[in-house]
Amino acid sequence: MRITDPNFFMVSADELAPKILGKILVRNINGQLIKVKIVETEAYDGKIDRACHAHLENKSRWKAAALSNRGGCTYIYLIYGMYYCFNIASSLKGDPQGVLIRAAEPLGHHTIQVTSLHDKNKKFHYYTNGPGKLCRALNIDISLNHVDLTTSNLIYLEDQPELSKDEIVITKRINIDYAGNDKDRLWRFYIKNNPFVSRK
DNA sequence: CCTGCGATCGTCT
DNA sequence: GACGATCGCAGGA
Repeated sequence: MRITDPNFFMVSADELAPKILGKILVRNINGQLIKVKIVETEAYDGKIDRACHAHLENKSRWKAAALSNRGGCTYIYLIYGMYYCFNIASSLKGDPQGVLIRAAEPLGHHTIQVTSLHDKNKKFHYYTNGPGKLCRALNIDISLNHVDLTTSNLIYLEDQPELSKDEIVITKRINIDYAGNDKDRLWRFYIKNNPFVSRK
């Protein structure tokens, strides 16, 4: 069942991040539905978190605006000039929080296509086990910024049973050493023993 | 296992 | 002019 209730996303980022583990991310590319299972996420909170692009010290207007959207809207940005990262805004409109989708498990036929086209070593999870690679695999770019996941035909989530606590690993976030004490927040969540997670 | 580095470009200083 | 919520590769322990 597709998630169409905005209330699902209108919780704090550190609550939403583990909540969407195991959910199905659906991407419609010219009518072909690509489905992946979300296996790794990180929470960011502009009010208190120096790692967040919407923090007061980060003066990026448009990034803060995207994260300030109502929960369930997308926030997508270009990183290092060559990769996009896909986020879901959380909480209420005006509260700049969001969840970075760091990795996913490919489901179904598309997996095979990706493998045969690109992967010399036949490791078919190769293209979704990191935030940049995931966007490349799902053809996610800046044109999908500000999209409402509860109404869009291009990208949305499907519900799945909630995972139990002992199926989820909680760690510090990746590559935010510039963020001072906030780098130590335990705001990264991934599915235990899942081979598609970007890093142990 | 680990560390270092280049690619590449929109945004901010 | 500097830098980044990344990635793949090279080289050393």
